[in-house]
Amino acid sequence: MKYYEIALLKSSVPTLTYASVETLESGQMVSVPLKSTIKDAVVLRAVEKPTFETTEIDTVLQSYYSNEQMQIAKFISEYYFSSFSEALSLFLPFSQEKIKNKEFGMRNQKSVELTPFQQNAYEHILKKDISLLFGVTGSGKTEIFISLFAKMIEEGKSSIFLMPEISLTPQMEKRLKVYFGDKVAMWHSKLTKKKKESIHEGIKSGTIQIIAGARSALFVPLENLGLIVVDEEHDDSYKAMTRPRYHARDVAVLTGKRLGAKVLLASATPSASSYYKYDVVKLTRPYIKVKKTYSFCSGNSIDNTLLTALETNYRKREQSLLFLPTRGNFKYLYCQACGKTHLCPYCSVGMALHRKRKHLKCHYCNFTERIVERCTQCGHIPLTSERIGTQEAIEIIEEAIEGIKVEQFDKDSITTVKRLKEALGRFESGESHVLLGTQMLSKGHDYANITLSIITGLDYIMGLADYRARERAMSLLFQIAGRSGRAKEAKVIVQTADDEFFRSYADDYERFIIDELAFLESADYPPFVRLARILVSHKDESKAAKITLDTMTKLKAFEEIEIVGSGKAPIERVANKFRFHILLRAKNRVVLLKALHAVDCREIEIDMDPVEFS
DNA sequence: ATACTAATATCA
DNA sequence: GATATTAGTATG
Repeated sequence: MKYYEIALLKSSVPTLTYASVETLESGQMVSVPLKSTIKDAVVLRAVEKPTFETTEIDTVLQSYYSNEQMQIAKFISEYYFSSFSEALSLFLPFSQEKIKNKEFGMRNQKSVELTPFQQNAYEHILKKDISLLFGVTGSGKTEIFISLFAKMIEEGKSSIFLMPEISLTPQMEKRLKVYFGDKVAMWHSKLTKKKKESIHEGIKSGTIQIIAGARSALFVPLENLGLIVVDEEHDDSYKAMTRPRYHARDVAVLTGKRLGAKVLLASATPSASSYYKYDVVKLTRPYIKVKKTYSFCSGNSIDNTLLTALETNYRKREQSLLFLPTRGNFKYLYCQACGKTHLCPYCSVGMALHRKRKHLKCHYCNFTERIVERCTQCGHIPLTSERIGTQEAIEIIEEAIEGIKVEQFDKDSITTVKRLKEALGRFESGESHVLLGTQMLSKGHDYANITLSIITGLDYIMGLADYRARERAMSLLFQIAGRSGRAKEAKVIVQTADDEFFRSYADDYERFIIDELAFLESADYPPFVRLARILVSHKDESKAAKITLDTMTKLKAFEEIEIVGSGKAPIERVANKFRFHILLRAKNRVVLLKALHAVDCREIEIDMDPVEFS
């Protein structure tokens, strides 16, 4: 009889020891009896006969996890604080059946013609293991991806193409199919079991060589991986919000290193962090040269300035786009005169207005002060805190402008691909005239005929309790402005009281990133330091407070760790549970991981490199 | 995670 | 005192 340490899949149970008469390899998938049920599990390693009683492994299954998968899962479990099982459960195992007649070195791979600018970028990317493709909207990044995928196929290698929010971007699929047909498969977590199996078959037989999809596409078992592309790499939806709380972009970089695959990050508005870390390949010259005129106006509602602009455009029989930030739960104080948000003096993030308790509070460090009447920057009175929602905005516009039809384009109304296609269909046919929505507008859709883009609420984004608030606001401005004027000249109206800030960067995102990096360095934020957040959630408020306090006490033993702040989380209650948090900062990841592993327990949740602070 | 057990609340 | 609900714990 032999003994093996195994990890149960889809479970947070620590590793257990089982017995088997067979000789098993690490990574082998098995099923084992636990209590009165049968569970899938993975063999980790052979061990000596233990002192306690053991049960025998029930069945040895035909699937296995590769050494690389095991290693990456180990990293994810240690770095992102999940059990090994939870990390491994992200992956789809390989199948033991023999790979049949895999086609090698496909000669006649259809490819695209590249412009000299694209060709230049393409050649630079080929020379690097990891690079960041920085190209404005419409500069033709996709053609470069297609060329790279085609090259991989020629070399008999497979590729992964990550993009955010796959289920709502059918356009990219269509485009890829033109070049790669059945060689490309779209992957997302909501696929049916049957569809997943069929893709798995396609991979095994060697038909499918490109997997395109959201986060989870990173864990599809591809043989001979040559390339991972992470499009829209700045997008926060790459960060998983449940355990394991991994960042798909960062795991893609790690996976590339482990498997010897090339990694390409791409964005029109790259994150400051990636710009700082990786070799930048610029694709400056716009593919289609368009003229854009920016204008700025103050205000915080659908006012006459905006209505007039919308009406003028409507009368010209042209289409408009209007952006409102996602409906949030918090209000912030900002100045209508200069657009500045009232900031925490210690954290440089916006302070939240607590109406009921009549005070201002910093969500990072808990610094509290009386509500200020006067803007600390310019002295203007009064400060504003009101914001307006999507529904309300639509009503205002349709009431004010005779005959205009507004299309609602946000998470509330676009719940399925069907709804998305219908909304876009109505807009393209001219049945509706204004596309009004939230962040969703900035994600990957092409709207050919838009000649006017209105962006509101940037001041609100700027005021969020988030060290990347400026980056988020600027990225949104560029992403939304980039949606318009694909075909012809376009106007962009930015509603902000801080026009100086946005105006100064409106033509140059790179200059913004360079300045922002200087800010991040001076304020001690990533990529110059590491952040981690500890979340405590309990239905008994005093219990939650106690766990938080106990964790803090333990953390104070680690001198190299700074406790930036702690206390009630900005969203104090979710699902009837009280939420507390601790924000931590350290110079490097080693000391942070060491301290966190020392305090980790099942009562707390650790979020490494957090992107969400509510 | 989940089954099982101990502890505590609920009710006639 | 019996039963329902909840909290705690060990799982090989």
